[in-house]
Amino acid sequence: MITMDIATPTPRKPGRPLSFDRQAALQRAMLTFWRHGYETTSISDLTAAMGVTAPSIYTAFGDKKRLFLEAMCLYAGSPDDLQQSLDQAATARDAVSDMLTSAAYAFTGETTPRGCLLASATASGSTDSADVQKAVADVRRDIVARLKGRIDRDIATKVLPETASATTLAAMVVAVIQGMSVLARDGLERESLLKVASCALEGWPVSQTEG
Amino acid sequence: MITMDIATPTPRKPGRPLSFDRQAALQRAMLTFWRHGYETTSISDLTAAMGVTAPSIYTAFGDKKRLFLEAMCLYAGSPDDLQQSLDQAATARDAVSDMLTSAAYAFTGETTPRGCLLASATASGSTDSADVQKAVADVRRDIVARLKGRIDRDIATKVLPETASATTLAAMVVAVIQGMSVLARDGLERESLLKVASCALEGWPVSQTEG
DNA sequence: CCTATTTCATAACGGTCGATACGATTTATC
DNA sequence: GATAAATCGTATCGACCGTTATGAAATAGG
Repeated sequence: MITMDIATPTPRKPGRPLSFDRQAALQRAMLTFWRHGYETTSISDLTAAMGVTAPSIYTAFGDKKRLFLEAMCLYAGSPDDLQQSLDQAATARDAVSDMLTSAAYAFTGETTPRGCLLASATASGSTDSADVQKAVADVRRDIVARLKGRIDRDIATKVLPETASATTLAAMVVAVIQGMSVLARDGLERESLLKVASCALEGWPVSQTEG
Repeated sequence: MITMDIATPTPRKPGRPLSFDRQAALQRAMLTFWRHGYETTSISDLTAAMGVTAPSIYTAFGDKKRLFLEAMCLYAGSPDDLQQSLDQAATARDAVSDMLTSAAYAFTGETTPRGCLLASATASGSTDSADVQKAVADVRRDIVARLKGRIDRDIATKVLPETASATTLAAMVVAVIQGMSVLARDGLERESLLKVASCALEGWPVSQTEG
């Protein structure tokens, strides 16, 4: 994860200041990677989308790899926010339902590319981008792990039956979300995607005391 | 679809014959696209994997795009075979269970790349590969459509309740399969993937007369 | 104002991309 | 053997890749 020191309110470095909005440029880069993927987005694509020349990109973000990683963090959001969202949900099922619904909306936004950046940007790539693929996989694994933790909590509190497998359920939820990304890219409309999401929840286990 | 005229038993063209096994080379190309994707596989990668020089690839397969499409057809298999498999299954649920299990095995083969070629090879790409992405999406849509047809049959014969949505169920199955590809690429082992598959089947609807 | 520091725009680097021109070589047909 | 047709290996095409050298321009601290 890339973390920012928010404590210091812009120390203002010496020298010529940036002539562009770094965050806005990062946002444009994120959208470009989202639409066209990591390796299949060229620096030329990025300069066009960001409105920034190549040397400026390199001074402001490092190289293409670091720019992507930063864009990915912007896309994925803070893991703490996910954790908080999981913790605040009444049940793991509610949290999962929210995640699936949010994904259906996010993957079919009219002002954003289709699908999920994490699912598509590094779904394939050459050998020398293996580290980037691993970084994306790590984000996914983190999501699975936190989801598993939330499900475990419901099992411990008897909200879910002891027979439920938190590991399997967490993996299945992420699989459905990443699969929804594929369908969204194929052109499936939002309503259909929402139905897929709720359909996937049909198999969610229920405690004996509830059913 | 690319179809072959099997009726003619090798008409033997005039001129110098191919010095390599075209089918074996295509197989190697398929594995390379499977592992590294369409745009992120270079002609140089293909010549190395296929053991064939670039000009020979172009004379034998056309260009990179047509080579990929042919490799994709080799990977996907004949739609008729899928249809036959669907028709021969006792129930749509059985057919889906077979598909999910087969996917779990295929995505974690020890002698093949991880995941699904259809899911990863064109998950993202530049604008000028939009037609290739569409070709892959068409294969997926064909699978969804045939799956829907099989589910509709079970609804018509009361094997599945009338309340079931064949369209949604078919889309969910494909979503799970494509999502399993992502998890397989992330390194999830076969056993876990099989559990995800059976977990996804938990929500499969049952007719009143059966339940 | 002067110096240090940083970013700016322009231009270009070596490398690789997908794709071919070319002439030699191998086959089928005559 | 002669001719036509197809593939062979070699060498290379122009375009684009990610990246950077260069010097002018803009800011901060003294």
